[in-house]
Amino acid sequence: MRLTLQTDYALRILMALGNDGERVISVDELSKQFQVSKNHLMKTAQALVAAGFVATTRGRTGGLRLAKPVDEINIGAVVEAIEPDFHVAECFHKSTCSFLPSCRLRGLLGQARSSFMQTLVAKNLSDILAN
Amino acid sequence: MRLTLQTDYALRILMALGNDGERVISVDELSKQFQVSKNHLMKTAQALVAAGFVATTRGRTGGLRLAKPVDEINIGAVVEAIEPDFHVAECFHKSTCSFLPSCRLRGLLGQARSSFMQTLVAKNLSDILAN
DNA sequence: TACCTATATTATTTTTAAGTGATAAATGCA
DNA sequence: TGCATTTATCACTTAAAAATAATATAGGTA
Repeated sequence: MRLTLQTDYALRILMALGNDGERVISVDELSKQFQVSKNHLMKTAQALVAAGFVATTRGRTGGLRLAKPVDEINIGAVVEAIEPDFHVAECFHKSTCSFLPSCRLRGLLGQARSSFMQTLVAKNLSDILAN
Repeated sequence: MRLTLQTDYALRILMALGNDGERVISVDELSKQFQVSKNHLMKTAQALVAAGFVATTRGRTGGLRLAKPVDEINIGAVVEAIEPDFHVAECFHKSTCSFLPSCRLRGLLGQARSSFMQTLVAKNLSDILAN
């Protein structure tokens, strides 16, 4: 059971931005903090932009900043937006299991996933920051 | 957030075995049911053997059977045994986060993972079978 | 014993995610 | 205007997981 590194980086970007007030931070600066290649981290930043969590400005004094207040960025929503998919088993996408129609695995895994997400949905970015 | 396909197959093998009483079923037969290569499913079978959930006999009349009663095979234990690792974020293994020492992401993810597992630990193989 | 069927093991290919490199486009500033 | 800095895209390489192929080993049966 794992989240992709993309999601890991996404949460760290948001934390760095949220932790530093209104300051604009460049991807380059973040990549040095996280010790990850700038281009690679850019991908994650783009995903956060596409999902509406981060706003950017180009050019010399440009960089990244949060697009919303820290108490309006929900951790569950971030994970759900960045994670490529949430399948926990092959049969999870299918409405009925082909080899054991009455099996209750699908329901159980759905329930487990739901428990996982509920824990994250209960917290906003503000809840996991330092101050 | 996903489980590996290995874990998916493992659960399906156990369900097939548990659903069919004491009957010995060959990997070949299961691979046809699941439409997966025999050799590939064999890997999963081996993992289940190593974890003590499945017993095997070789030779002409050989195959797989459950090593325990269906109500003693815990779903959470199976997932924990088969899944290669449970890291949900890079910082998850480290005791302290290097770039934000006071961040509470690690605790939150641990809590979410725990919720996920608790749902699975609450069920045995017998609970998700048909009859 | 000879042979068929099954598990067990190792090697190889394929697919996907992770990471890197190069280039274009925008923006502020001397 | 020209340059440095930054986001935005695209193409490519590397690493890891999934899947397949091939071979060895064990055991039952005629």
